[in-house]
Amino acid sequence: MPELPEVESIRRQLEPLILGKTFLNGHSFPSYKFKQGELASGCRVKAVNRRGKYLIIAVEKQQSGRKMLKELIIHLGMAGSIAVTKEKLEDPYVRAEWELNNGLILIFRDVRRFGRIAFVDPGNYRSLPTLNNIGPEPFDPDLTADSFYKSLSSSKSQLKTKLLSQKVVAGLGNIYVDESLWRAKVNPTVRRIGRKRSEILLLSIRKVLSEAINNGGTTLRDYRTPDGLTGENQHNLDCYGRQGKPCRICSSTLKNRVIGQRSTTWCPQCQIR
DNA sequence: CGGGGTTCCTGGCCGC
DNA sequence: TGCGGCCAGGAACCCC
Repeated sequence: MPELPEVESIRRQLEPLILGKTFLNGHSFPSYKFKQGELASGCRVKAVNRRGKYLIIAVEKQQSGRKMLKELIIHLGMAGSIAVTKEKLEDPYVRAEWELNNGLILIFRDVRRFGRIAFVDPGNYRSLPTLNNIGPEPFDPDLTADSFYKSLSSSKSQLKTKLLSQKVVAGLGNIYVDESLWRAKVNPTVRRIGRKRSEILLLSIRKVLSEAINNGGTTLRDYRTPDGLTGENQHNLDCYGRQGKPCRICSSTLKNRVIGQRSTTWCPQCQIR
């Protein structure tokens, strides 16, 4: 479900709600995927950060008389959502909840259980291999046309797969990869592209993501911000989910097929191989 | 080690 | 109405 724009929208709403607050206690659904959430009990929130699609809550814990810095990491998987409520929910899909010292409750809900919660020493991401090997943030100024081109060139898989891997650039998922490739007029099955085309692709990725963030994320079904509202970027999609419909540039019928185990939509004319 | 396939989950929707 | 089959914003894991 949530890709970078959705997680960033959640982060922005969550920050003022929990910054400086203390988790009095935490409960988790009995699964190794969520169990570590309980370890955040007694922690005070120092910052609400994001890396790629991972929400990283920096906390401080009193342990044997000393202050320890820790990170509570939440990954929303395909269908995860976060809410801050006044009362506990009678909801079978709540996978973790933390009572705050202002009486409110932070809730992590995830119907499909594809999400994950980890409680780690700062920067120790060994239990989350994708985060541990994650590529640059898309808006990091150190990510340049040159470094992006080099990074793309270092792998032989199809472009679609490379962009989904999180290693070339962090935060793209199935929606925004299709949108970015469409805007850059790059075919998803191509294995290498030139310097100039990769520069256009990087610009397209940045444009697609910043628009989506400005629109509060894309709601297809589950995605909600902590206040329960949907995003609006679903009205801004040009390619994802539009198979069978006319391309907004050339009017060709958009195609769809599975590439790298993921449903992929593209324009056979604009994105010709 | 890189790349590709499989698996984890549940619910919604479509067609019969 | 009931049910099987298929699909879904992701990534960990396993096996070449």
